[in-house]
Amino acid sequence: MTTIRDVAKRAGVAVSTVSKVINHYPNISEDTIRRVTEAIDELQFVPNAIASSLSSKQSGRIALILNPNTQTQAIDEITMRYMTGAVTRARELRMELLPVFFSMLEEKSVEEVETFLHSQGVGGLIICGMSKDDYVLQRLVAREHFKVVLVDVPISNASTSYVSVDQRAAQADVARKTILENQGPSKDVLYISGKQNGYVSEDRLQGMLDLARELEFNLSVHSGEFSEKKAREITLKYGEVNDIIVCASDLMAIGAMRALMDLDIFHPVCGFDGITLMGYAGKQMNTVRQNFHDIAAEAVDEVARLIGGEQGRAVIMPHELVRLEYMDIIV
Amino acid sequence: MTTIRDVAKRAGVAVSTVSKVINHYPNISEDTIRRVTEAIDELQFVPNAIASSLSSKQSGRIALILNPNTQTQAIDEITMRYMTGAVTRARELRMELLPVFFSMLEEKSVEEVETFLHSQGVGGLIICGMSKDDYVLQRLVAREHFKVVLVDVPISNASTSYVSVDQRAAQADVARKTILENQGPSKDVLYISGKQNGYVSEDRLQGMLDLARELEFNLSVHSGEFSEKKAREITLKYGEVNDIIVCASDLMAIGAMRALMDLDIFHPVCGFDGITLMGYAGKQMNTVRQNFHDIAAEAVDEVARLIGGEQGRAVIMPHELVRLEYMDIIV
DNA sequence: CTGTTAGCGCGTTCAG
DNA sequence: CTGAACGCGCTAACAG
Repeated sequence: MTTIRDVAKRAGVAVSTVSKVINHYPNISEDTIRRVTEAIDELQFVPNAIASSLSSKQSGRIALILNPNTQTQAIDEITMRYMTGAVTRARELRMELLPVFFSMLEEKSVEEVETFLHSQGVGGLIICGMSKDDYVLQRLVAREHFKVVLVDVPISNASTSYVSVDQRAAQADVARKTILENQGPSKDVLYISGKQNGYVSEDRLQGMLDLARELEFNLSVHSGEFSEKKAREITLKYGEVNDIIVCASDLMAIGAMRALMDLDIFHPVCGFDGITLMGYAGKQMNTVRQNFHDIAAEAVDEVARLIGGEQGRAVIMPHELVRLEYMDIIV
Repeated sequence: MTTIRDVAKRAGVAVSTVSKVINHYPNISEDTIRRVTEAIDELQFVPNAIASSLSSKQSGRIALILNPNTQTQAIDEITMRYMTGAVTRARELRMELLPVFFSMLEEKSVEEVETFLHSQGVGGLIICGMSKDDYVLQRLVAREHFKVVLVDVPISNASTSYVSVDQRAAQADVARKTILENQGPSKDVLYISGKQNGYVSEDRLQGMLDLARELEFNLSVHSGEFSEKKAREITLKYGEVNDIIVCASDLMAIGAMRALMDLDIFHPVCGFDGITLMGYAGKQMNTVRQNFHDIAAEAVDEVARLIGGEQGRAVIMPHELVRLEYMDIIV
């Protein structure tokens, strides 16, 4: 293993000089920089991340806290996009990402979680999919002992940022598009919402209420709890008496669409998320595509900014409307 | 942050003694162990993993090398199962898992990859989804500079183990079951195989050849390259003239089944993997359920064994036959 | 059985 | 602008 000392010797300078070159310190002569850089290249030197973070106490280590739902693979796709986006960007920024799953935090106190994170040299957190019921996580961000970036949860303070698409606008957009495309007797729309008391659920519901006012249609709302089965049941019950079904997630949209097919009736259905599974519903459907990969990358950037001393803030990511069907998604 | 020194002071012993207690060294009196343990509890001390691995040079850090296919979410489910299984087990063993994606290794030489891994203090690797074309990875394991555990790739030597289900037997099992369940005039079976020159593909094909000999049926083989679309095309062409379609993956089974539905004919189809998506094919299908979560956990155990100095070996995991359909998989 | 001491590889003062 | 010296938190000999 080649160390910083080898590089120093090779370049004929002191170790500290090499360190400064690596970390882009000011006040180093062009000539020294060149010599050191050459030595680094020749020796294929890569700084030891372990030693580096021990010494600097400022480990570019961040924990990516995920809630992989083992129930449905639809969530796997989203979680995986978060992972790849975050891991890739982290490497570009020469930071280290530590995946942590909700299940590993269960039955732990906030203090325990904090000491664990500290013992791992973690300075920042990215939390995906936190709900209002996740008590320890809630307290974790409230205590502000870590720099944290929340994904899809609109909370920000001095050391907390969040990144998310504009849920409210996006929900209205996709529903509007779907309704306008089907200018029939579309007076009654059924909205299958997410979880009561959930962050995104409430925003999306607001979007629907906005739209109902804008387009003046009858809106009936039922909570599908992000469950495909639940959405199916709701559609079996209320699908027939409505003209259009708007769902707060793709999974529920699939459940709704399949229920309609079982009933042998057709109504337009739209979803939210833009997952591949949407192609397996049997019919074309509109949905909101969230770019989870980019969202996670942005979250990494943001946590880096926070660690760099900047204030927390809100980062709104763009979304796009798409229409998915089987032949488009298979490869 | 409470350090080992604080604990030592609190317990009235030397730091090294605390270290020995933590790492379960022999020759420590019951009494000191008790005192140290108490101090640790009272101070809620958790050893700093960074410092520990810097000092011991023997970081329990392992890289989990994955190939997340951004094309289809079916693969996301599998990749995610690998992740959760490995990460969870790693934490139990107090090891650290570093997720690495194939994309991050592209355009890097073996040497570069090795120095990168070394700089990260990585001692062991778990590689999932390596193919015969992944040149750098191939060389990486051949050089034996790391302890590596291969998933689904039957290579083992002094410092390399592999863990996998018995692909050959499993393929024969699921096909046999499917054929025997449909004791009609099932003389002709179409096998849609995986990638030519692939590790598991070859094993699974062998399983089919075994079975063709055993049950004496006509077997025609076409390569679907693990592509849903390809399987669809093959089925559109040859589906009608065969009685049963056996596929080397669930994804292809879905493609085949949907093709049959488009043709408006029915033949039994079976797949391989046991992914949730299988429920969206439209009909019930047999498949082999591989427990990816446990496989990954086993891989972590195995890499720990290798690091502990044991020889490489083959670990065969159990598989089970299941029949999946929509109502079973939705939640 | 326990304590002392010297590093692990690097970042960071602070003189020069 | 450079380099010597110290320390991050811990483990590993070696003394005692």
